[in-house]
Amino acid sequence: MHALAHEAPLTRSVEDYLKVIYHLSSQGGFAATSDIAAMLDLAPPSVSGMVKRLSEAGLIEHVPYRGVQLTAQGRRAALRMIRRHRVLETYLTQQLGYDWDGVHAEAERMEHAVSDDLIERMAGALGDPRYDPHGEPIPTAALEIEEAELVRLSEAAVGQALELREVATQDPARLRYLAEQGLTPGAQLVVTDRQPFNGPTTVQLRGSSAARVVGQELARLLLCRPGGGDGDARA
Amino acid sequence: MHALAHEAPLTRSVEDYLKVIYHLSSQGGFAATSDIAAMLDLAPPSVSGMVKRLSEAGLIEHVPYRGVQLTAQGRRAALRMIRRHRVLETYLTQQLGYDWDGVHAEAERMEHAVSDDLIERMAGALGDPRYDPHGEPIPTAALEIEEAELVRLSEAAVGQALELREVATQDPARLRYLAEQGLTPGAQLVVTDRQPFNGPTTVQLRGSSAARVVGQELARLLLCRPGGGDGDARA
DNA sequence: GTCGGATATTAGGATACCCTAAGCCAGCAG
DNA sequence: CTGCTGGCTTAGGGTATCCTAATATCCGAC
Ligand SMILES: [Mn+2]
Ligand SMILES: [Mn+2]
Ligand SMILES: [Mn+2]
Ligand SMILES: [Mn+2]
Repeated sequence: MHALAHEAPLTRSVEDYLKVIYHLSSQGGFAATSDIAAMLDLAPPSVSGMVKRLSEAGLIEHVPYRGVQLTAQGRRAALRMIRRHRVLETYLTQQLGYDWDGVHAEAERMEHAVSDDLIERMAGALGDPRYDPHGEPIPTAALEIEEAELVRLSEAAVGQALELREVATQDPARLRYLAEQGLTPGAQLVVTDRQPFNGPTTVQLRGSSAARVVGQELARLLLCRPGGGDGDARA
Repeated sequence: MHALAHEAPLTRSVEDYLKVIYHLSSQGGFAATSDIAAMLDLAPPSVSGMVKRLSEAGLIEHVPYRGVQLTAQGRRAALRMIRRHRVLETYLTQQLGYDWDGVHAEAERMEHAVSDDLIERMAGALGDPRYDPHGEPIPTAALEIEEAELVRLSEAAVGQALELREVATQDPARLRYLAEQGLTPGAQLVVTDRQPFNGPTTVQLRGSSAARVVGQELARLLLCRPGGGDGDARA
């Protein structure tokens, strides 16, 4: 396969860039310089500079003034980091009592410092979990990742029954609020109302008598699987 | 106490320098540039440069051409890193099945990437251990460290009964060999012979009929407490 | 089809580390 | 008390990453 192998290990910066590019280009398109910069909280010229290094390293493909995409090699590196991040989040939550709103920051640093061996030991101790605490799928050790067809709660039809699968934010304040509302992965919902002009969505939560009114900003973060009739337990 | 506080977080390099300086100057003296360089596998001029930065940051005191010592602030930072390192080694060994010969490298990287919160959670999960897998004392959360009076096996008198307390190396090959020989912290020994001219020390291990012949290089690494009559279990 | 603004890149500079080569100094040998 | 020499520091560079300011490009509005 690989000819000379033994590329230098990636730096922390590079690893974070690759993860961000993965997320920004996962819908098939290009990741724009300014979007990468915003996600990493950097100035756009810093990104231009790194883009040059990453494409020289064969990790991304750069189309000037359009954006970047991962090469196969870059995608592998990104998925490896995503596995690390999500295994760490799951381990810290299940074994060390972290809350789902505080675990991201810890994993964001640790993901660059641990060995593959440690990640596999953690995954093993957890029984090879398939989802992290936010419901995001954990790539396998072979770097395959589940691609689920999920709908945003903000776009689900009124009357629709749903199972909440993923909460797509890492902001601690939002996560804390959602947990208080019982809106965590696995929750069974029925959409009972939606107000116009980007208004709130109202849902009925199974196992709770009270309704929940969710503004569009949060409803966009709640990724659901249609037809959540019976609670199927997720790993 | 501190006036403006909020010093920038220390870098990984700085943290490793401080740990090394702590170890080199723990016997009260100065840590020499060339010794620091050797421990960190760096060229001496690199150390001179870092020494300048560290003393400007108030972490060390530098006497040109003599060496450096930690300030109170530097000592605190060093002990914090040592606590992190040793808690991590203990956690990885006890909770994730690491061997005592492989755990050092993992902890050496992780110690810079985890939060104080995580360290305290790990320590709590272990019941606040006092010693790491090599028998080294773990500083408390308040950064107090036990100073034990230990003798090297290479210097113990023939006939002396000893308890092995610390194995002062992190070399995996030496650690593996010593473990095979049953020479791990807690072992009860009696010195039965020493050959002259830096020759080997022979010990009888309680609970084992065979004697162990230990060359000086290894015997110097085995730090013992005299009078190991009854096995007192260490945390 | 041209213009202007948004977006991207290039230019130029800073910081943190590391290196090799060259120069300096303290203390011991005599 | 004088030099030698090993250890230390300074000089001069290199890489990686970030920044701000200036410039270039693209594209939709007109
Ligand atoms: Mn996360
Ligand atoms: Mn990260
Ligand atoms: Mn260690
Ligand atoms: Mn370290």
